[in-house]
Amino acid sequence: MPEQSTGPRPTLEAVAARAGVSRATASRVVNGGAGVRPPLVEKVRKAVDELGYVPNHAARTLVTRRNGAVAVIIAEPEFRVFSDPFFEQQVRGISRELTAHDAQLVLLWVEGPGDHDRIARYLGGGHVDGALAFSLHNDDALPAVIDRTRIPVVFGGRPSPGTSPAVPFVDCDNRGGAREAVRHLVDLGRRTIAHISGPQDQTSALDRIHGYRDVLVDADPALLCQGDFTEESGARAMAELLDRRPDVDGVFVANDLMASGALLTLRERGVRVPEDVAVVGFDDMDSVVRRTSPSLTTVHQDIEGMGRLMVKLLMRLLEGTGPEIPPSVITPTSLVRRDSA
Amino acid sequence: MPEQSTGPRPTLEAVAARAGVSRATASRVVNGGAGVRPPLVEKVRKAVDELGYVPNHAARTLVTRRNGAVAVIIAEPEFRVFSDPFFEQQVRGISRELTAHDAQLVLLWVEGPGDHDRIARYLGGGHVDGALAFSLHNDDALPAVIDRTRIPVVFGGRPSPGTSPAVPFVDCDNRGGAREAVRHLVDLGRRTIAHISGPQDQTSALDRIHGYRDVLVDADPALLCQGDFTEESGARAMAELLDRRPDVDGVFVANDLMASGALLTLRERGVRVPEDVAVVGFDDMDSVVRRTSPSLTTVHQDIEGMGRLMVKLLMRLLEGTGPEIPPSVITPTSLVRRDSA
DNA sequence: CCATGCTCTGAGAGCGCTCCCAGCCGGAAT
DNA sequence: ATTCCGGCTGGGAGCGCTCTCAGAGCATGG
Repeated sequence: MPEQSTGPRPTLEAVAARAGVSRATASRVVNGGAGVRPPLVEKVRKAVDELGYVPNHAARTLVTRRNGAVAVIIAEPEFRVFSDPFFEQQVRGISRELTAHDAQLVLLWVEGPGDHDRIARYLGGGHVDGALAFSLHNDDALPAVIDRTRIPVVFGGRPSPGTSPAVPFVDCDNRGGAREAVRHLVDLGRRTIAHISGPQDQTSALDRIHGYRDVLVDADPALLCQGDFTEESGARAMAELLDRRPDVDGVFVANDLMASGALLTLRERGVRVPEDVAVVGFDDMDSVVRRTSPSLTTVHQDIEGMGRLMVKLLMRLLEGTGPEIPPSVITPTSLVRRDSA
Repeated sequence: MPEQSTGPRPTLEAVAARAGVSRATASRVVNGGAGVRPPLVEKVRKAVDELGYVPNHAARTLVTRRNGAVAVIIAEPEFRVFSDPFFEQQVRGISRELTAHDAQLVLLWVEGPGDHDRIARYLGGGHVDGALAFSLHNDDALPAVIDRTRIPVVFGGRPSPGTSPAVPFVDCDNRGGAREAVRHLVDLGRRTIAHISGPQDQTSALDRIHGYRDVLVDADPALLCQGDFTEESGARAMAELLDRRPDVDGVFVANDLMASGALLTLRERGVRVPEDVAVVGFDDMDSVVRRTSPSLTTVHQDIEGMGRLMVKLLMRLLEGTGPEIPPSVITPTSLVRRDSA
């Protein structure tokens, strides 16, 4: 039971004095106790408990040049980013893995280019050991800003080619997943397979289109319709697709939210799923998949795992000797068959 | 243009040397430059720029005992908390206000009682100047854990009476808002007004029930139905209400999400809104209100503003002389009339 | 011309910690 | 018994910064 010390927080000095050892030995014990004889370790541990000693983080950082904190940079482009379940899961994974590494999560919320200066100053100021960021839009200047601080960074999602040369990132196999989804529709005997894509300035959306084209090399361009990853846009795109090609019998939708919208439109128009039109989504987002009817066949990706992976990569970067750049990671996807296809 | 210094980061010492002044003077300039003659200020500023000097945060913290960081404690009880638009808005407000105060947001994600120890150690370790937390469930042990660290803290939402004595908090006028909502229904001439409440272990839900009862002192208990703040629970509650009292002509729902569910049920049953049943929600959550039909009359609260207020209160606590406890703040609510009532 | 008072500057003492290095001690080898 | 060695321990030097305090510099008043 720590003493209800009323004065200032006890220092290592106090612990050492109480344990009858030197500050150096006390420090060794606090940091794992390697190379200290058991009886002394015990004494120091006891003193720590009795005094309720907690190491002063600033003092430690000052000398070790490590502060055990990692910045998570959340850029908010137009609308909701945070309330996006995708982000939630990824940040959760990050948070968990960071905790496992005894590191703290410092949230940097970027609202626009006006914040770039502040962010750069913060990252450059040695407040954090590294940073985690997400590549959102191809035209985003943020990656360059982060890169310029020369702080170790790992991206979530493959940055667009325009970005700085070799930034490690974690992404799922968007293209492969898309291929699998489309092949599944083909295997089901569908002949007229459409694709509702995401915004063209995001690599994930682009990759999924490429995956679609990989399988359907000469698909009618009329079968491609662009959405913006929202449910409404999916509904709208489906309506347009139905108007353009009433004979469509399969749709691969670039994310679950849009797929849910597409399902709504199909039901409204009296089109049976999967009998008339088979639908495959992407993401396997719990909150969406659970409530669609019929239940959504979709491409699963381990979002939380990707978050954890980002942290692991960053830790390797931080501990890594020399400026060697760790390889980026592409995580596998898998098709989850439910009722919509 | 900062020099592309390749070596270690420049220190104040280096800046002072380059400017031809002492470290003390350089420090003064870096910290605002009060009491330093203009020509010297200029020289130091120039040296800072040329060297690309950024103060070492740890060293500064070590002596000032302030580190310019505030913890935001997010507890995740059962399900989504983060993806909750309510939280998003509040955290956004917090983030913005913190930025305005040049303070950082350190996110502490608590997944369960197992994390309490870690959190306590972190808060007690002087990593942050203060903490912001949210009171979620009455039975939550977290407030007590936080309180024991003796770190300044401000709560979002009124903590339950069982919690530590006098913790400052920011909450909206749940009871008053509820009263206004119910009175509006009364003014509309509704005679049989029901209430769909939130979970009874949250003070906000309780306060809203109290507001309902304030106006409808002897309402039939059958008119009270409990949900859990989710859309589905609202739909279910509405169905039950309709079964119990088919003559119901007004409903005050404890949050917008449940109100949206209630609206769905009403439409399904062919009940016209607002002609047959008038519906009033609570929160004025943009994402919900915009998509209901008819558009939802609801009680507005300034969620982002509450987040900012939490920070302001905390800052006052931190700068405050002595252990004086600043008063909690109850922010006003206002009824927003739309089509559902 | 010196005393006085003011403003501005710089020397230096830490803040609490880690880590290098010298020294101590006990046991094995000679 | 002496030497040597290796494992432990403690002294002490900093990490980069802030802040107190003494003193330098200058202008003013007597």
